Amino acid sequence: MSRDGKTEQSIKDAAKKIFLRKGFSGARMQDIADEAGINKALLHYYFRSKEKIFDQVFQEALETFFPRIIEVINSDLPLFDKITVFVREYITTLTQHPYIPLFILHEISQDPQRLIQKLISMQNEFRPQKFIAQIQTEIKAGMIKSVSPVQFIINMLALCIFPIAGKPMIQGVLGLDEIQYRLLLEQRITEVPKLLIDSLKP
Amino acid sequence: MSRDGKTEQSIKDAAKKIFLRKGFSGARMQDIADEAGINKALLHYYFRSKEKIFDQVFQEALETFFPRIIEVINSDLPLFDKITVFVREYITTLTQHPYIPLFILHEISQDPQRLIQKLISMQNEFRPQKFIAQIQTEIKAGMIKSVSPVQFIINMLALCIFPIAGKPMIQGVLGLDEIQYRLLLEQRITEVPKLLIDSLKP
DNA sequence: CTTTTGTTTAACCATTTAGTTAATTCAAAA
DNA sequence: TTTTGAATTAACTAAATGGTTAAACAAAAG
Repeated sequence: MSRDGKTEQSIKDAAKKIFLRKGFSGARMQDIADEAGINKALLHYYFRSKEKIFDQVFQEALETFFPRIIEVINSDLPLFDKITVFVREYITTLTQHPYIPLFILHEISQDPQRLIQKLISMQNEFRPQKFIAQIQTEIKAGMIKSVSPVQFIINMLALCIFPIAGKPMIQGVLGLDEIQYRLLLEQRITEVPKLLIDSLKP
Repeated sequence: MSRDGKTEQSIKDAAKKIFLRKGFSGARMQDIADEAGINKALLHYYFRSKEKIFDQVFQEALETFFPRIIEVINSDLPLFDKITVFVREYITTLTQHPYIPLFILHEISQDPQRLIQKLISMQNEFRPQKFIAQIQTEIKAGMIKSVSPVQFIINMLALCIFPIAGKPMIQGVLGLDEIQYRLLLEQRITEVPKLLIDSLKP
């Protein structure tokens, strides 16, 4: 037997691949079975329904993603260091999982409630309160400009996520090949923190 | 008879609404027929297939979108004014059509070739060459920092598009209601140009 | 009034798709 | 070696879905 969960894992891997690329409504159970090299009935043997498999994929996509941010954002690093590390880590992670951002954005848009549920079940692990407080402290200390912390966080996320989520569009419009695009993303690892930190300097 | 293209228009409107919200694979012909208040067969009478209706919706989504940018970006405005006007116009437009960004990003991701085709058929109306040249001129004249024009354009798009495309995610994570979010977007109309222009000052 | 032409619908068809069932394979325990 | 129980499959079902057809309908043309 293929015990020790080898089959289950290969199904999960296949489901991840298909769902991340096609989304829930675009994915077919047969595609997943083919990708995993198994019979379609085996999908239902391990996971009961399309919804159930998708839920695990969505959950993992969320976990692979948000938590990696939280660690840095809730750390005790000085603000500017934190921004630099966050952007580097985040762009690197997203580059390694290029389908995740658009997948998450699209599926949350389809059903915002799903995110709310997950956030509750994860006990709001991602709550950038500490980061917001840190920004406010620096403002009061006169170390940085008086900016809206929420706006700043959105800027930071936008500058990291959009180049990955919008890659095919940007490539199409600006006519960039894969090599050019990889270079461009590498540059951003140093340029985006500079821009963000500059925007805070008084 | 409902002549003078009234029916056709109401079908297009319905299709737009459904496709923009659900995407191609998530949309059902029956949903569109119901939304338009007509029989499903009538959809095929006016448009031959799901693909054909979708194509029109995609085309219009692209047209409502890109061209509005081009006008500003290809105008003769001074650089800083251009940035200010572009961001204001773009955030305003996107706010009025909140489903468009994610729809475009998602569908291009599903089939990047579709965009390429459209760009060709639109004879590359959107080519920010003039804007890139303008930035380069300003750099040579020592008026602004030596930045990568492409990176700058990506930053500009990211800061405008992401807050709309990622609205449900941002709302969920930061716990913002509709009123707070609208206010936040209004603030960005003045804050984003400041940030972008600051990032160019030597 | 009748004919003609374009519009709209009810009913239908073929395919796709998620999910089920019953039989089979296979590894390991007895 | 036989038995047992989980893993796997082929074949199937029911519902959904995109698309078609033929008839009904409405309005303009004759």
